[in-house]
Amino acid sequence: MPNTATGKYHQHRQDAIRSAAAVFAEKGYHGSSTGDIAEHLGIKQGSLYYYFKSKEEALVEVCLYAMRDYVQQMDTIAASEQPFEAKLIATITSHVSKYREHNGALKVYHAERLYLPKAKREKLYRLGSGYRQKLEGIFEQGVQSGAVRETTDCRFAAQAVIGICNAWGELIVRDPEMDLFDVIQKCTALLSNGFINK
Amino acid sequence: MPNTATGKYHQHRQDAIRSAAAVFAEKGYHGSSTGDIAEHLGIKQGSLYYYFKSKEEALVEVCLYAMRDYVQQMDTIAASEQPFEAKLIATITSHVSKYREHNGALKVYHAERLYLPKAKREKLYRLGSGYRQKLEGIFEQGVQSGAVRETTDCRFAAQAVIGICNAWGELIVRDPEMDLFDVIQKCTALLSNGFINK
DNA sequence: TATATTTTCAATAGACCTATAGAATTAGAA
DNA sequence: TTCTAATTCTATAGGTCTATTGAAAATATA
Repeated sequence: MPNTATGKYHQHRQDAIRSAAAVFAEKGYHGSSTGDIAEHLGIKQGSLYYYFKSKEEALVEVCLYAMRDYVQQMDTIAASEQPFEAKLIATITSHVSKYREHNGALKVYHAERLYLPKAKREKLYRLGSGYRQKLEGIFEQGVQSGAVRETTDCRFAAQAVIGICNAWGELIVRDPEMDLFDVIQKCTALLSNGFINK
Repeated sequence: MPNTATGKYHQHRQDAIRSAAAVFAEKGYHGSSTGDIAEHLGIKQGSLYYYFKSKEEALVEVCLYAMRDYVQQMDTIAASEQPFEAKLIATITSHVSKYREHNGALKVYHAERLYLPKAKREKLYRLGSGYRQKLEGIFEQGVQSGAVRETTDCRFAAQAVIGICNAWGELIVRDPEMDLFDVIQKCTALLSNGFINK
């Protein structure tokens, strides 16, 4: 039986989650075996069940691991007193950067969460949905302050920002050469002004 | 032995590809069994091997099925004589609409192609890369004609358009209520002018 | 050092999955 | 109808995978 009181078990379990994230990110959830995860962690397949009661639990933990930081950072940005454009840059920076962190957990969240049973998906859904709503709120404030075009559909806008960040996040994970800040700057320019000359 | 001369075998094989597309789109490649595909098609698991020599071949065929139309439509758009903005709208319309067609094959292409062995992936890579290059060419022309901002990184721009269309394509597949033309119009507005008021 | 607790291991059952082979069925031509 | 080729089926070998169990090793505690 694990000793959940000491921080040591928790620490090792965290390592296991990071290994699961890395393996799932590379091979996908169904494409990874518990043996792959154990190997990445340096233990034997059966020993993994000391930390997770099932492979599915590992996926849940990876998704939560990805979302906690991500959502918390959005809370901070949304609550801050900056003008709209600063908040937009902060959001894009935080989101795109996260793809290089957390062993690809955010990629796993986006690609694999759909395969979880409905009940387990719902907690995650609330997290993601909270994120989008906060971002939506930033756009609404932007409309009120006059920074954002009045005709903007804020729900669409929030989803578009998330979509673009995810798309570039994928590319950034795949190509480690890619310059993060160049991407962030160009995404911001696009979302602010579009491509058309005026 | 199949009769590849008559169109009938080819027709039935096409049905099998469409079934594979639908099943892969729903459960993912590794999450689907050949039994699932066969069931969707209304035959028995073993019979599927009359049409594919392996499950992997089915995935390749689904990806090719997704890409052929998609690429061909881009060829047509790129070769046409329309001004930049019309080409942009046409591209977005074609791309987003495709997510509702072909039984989700385009979604499968994006999500699962990475799991193919390198050799098989390369043919697909050339198709996708050709698409992006054509779109890049449209932006380059746009810069020359003055329609697009001079400072635009056309490679980034092309990838951004593809990324946004894929992100919205996902949402459109998931929510059948969503109004296709509303999405297309808003994506076009975003890519053209961004969100910032001027 | 001796004892208790935590962590890892080896071995395996039981389920499921891919691909094959040969038999049965169906459709089409003669 | 009868024969032939095309299509689908049943059955299964052979493999991989998840999850469990009880023993062994490692670590902490006294």
